[in-house]
Amino acid sequence: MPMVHNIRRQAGLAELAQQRGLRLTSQRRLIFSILESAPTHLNAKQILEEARKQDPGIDQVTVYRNLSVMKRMGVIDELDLLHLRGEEHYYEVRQLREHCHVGCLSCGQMFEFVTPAMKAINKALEKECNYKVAYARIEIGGYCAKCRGKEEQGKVIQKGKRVRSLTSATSRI
Amino acid sequence: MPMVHNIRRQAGLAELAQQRGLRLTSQRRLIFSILESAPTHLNAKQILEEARKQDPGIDQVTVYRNLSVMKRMGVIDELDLLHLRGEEHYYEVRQLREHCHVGCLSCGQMFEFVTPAMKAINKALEKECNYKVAYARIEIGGYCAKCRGKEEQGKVIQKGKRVRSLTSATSRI
DNA sequence: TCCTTATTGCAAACCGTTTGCAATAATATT
DNA sequence: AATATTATTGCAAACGGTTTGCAATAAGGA
Ligand SMILES: [Mn+2]
Ligand SMILES: [Mn+2]
Ligand SMILES: [Zn+2]
Ligand SMILES: [Zn+2]
Repeated sequence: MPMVHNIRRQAGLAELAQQRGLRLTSQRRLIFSILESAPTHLNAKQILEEARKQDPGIDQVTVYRNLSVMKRMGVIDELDLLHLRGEEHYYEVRQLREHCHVGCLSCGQMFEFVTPAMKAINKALEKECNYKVAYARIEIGGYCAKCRGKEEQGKVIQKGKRVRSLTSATSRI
Repeated sequence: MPMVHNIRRQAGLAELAQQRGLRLTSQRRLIFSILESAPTHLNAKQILEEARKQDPGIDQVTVYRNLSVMKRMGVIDELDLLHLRGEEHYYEVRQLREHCHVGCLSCGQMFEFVTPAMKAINKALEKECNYKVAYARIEIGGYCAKCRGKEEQGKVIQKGKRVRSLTSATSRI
């Protein structure tokens, strides 16, 4: 259940970091590589677990600190996923193609979705408010076709621009 | 700096709660009235402070528990405001007119914004994914005209559908 | 008015994240 | 290559927002 990550940015995180004068420690490289090859959005704990497979000595503060600098650099995005999975934050390498995150309030299934309407919001803001958008976080909760039950079962479910299913997690709301 | 609250829902929170069999305690009424007359998005602590002006004995758990049931009822929405203000959550009575929350990454100023493009996202999701949207949280970070500095000063800043300024808070990102 | 049970207040726990600090290691300088 | 500089790390402890356990209270139905 991979993310929409196929559309990759030119430079890797390591290069970007080095350009800004950050030191390339082994821990940093490791965290970068985990984020860049993540099949789904990861939270800090998951990143730590993954990192410890290769470097058992790595500490969670190192994860947090690196997430923090990368956030500040604008090369990764922090997601709440509507707090459907929990109170923690999730991270993904910033994508060239903007996408929203959609989750089913009933089964917890999450997926990414792309539509031109997203860009339209930014355009409207820039035109009507003279506001320069840097980043838009669009998180949507609703009910998937399956969960809406029997009366919908006959309908054809078009795939449309629905990108990929990501998870089915324990729902909370 | 009021919220877009002028567009009010038919029934008040108290009625809605009673309809669902919730007991109307004095504390609950108080919290409801605070939310309904809030001039801006409030976090739990602010709601508590406000409530204690009228009922000094009220406890924060009561605030949290009531926010929780109202969230579950879908009559209030929980906002992160991109965590520009802090890690806490902010709350507002659910509005009939969907709006996004936009914040300046430089000065922290937040405002609400309405555009038809928001509905377009929901429509696209429903059509292309057979997905029934219950709630969309759109939070946008960027740079306001003022903060973008001198080269923009000559330009006329249209008000557009920019609804209202809400706060200028200490920025974090 | 009594009964049932949802709701409250208090206290403590919880959990994700941050901070202080000394030890370590990446880069710049020689 | 050796050294100096200082960013980065790991450990431990703190932090802050939120949740939980439990006994006392009070709302709403009988
Ligand atoms: Mn994503
Ligand atoms: Mn959040
Ligand atoms: Zn579902
Ligand atoms: Zn600004």
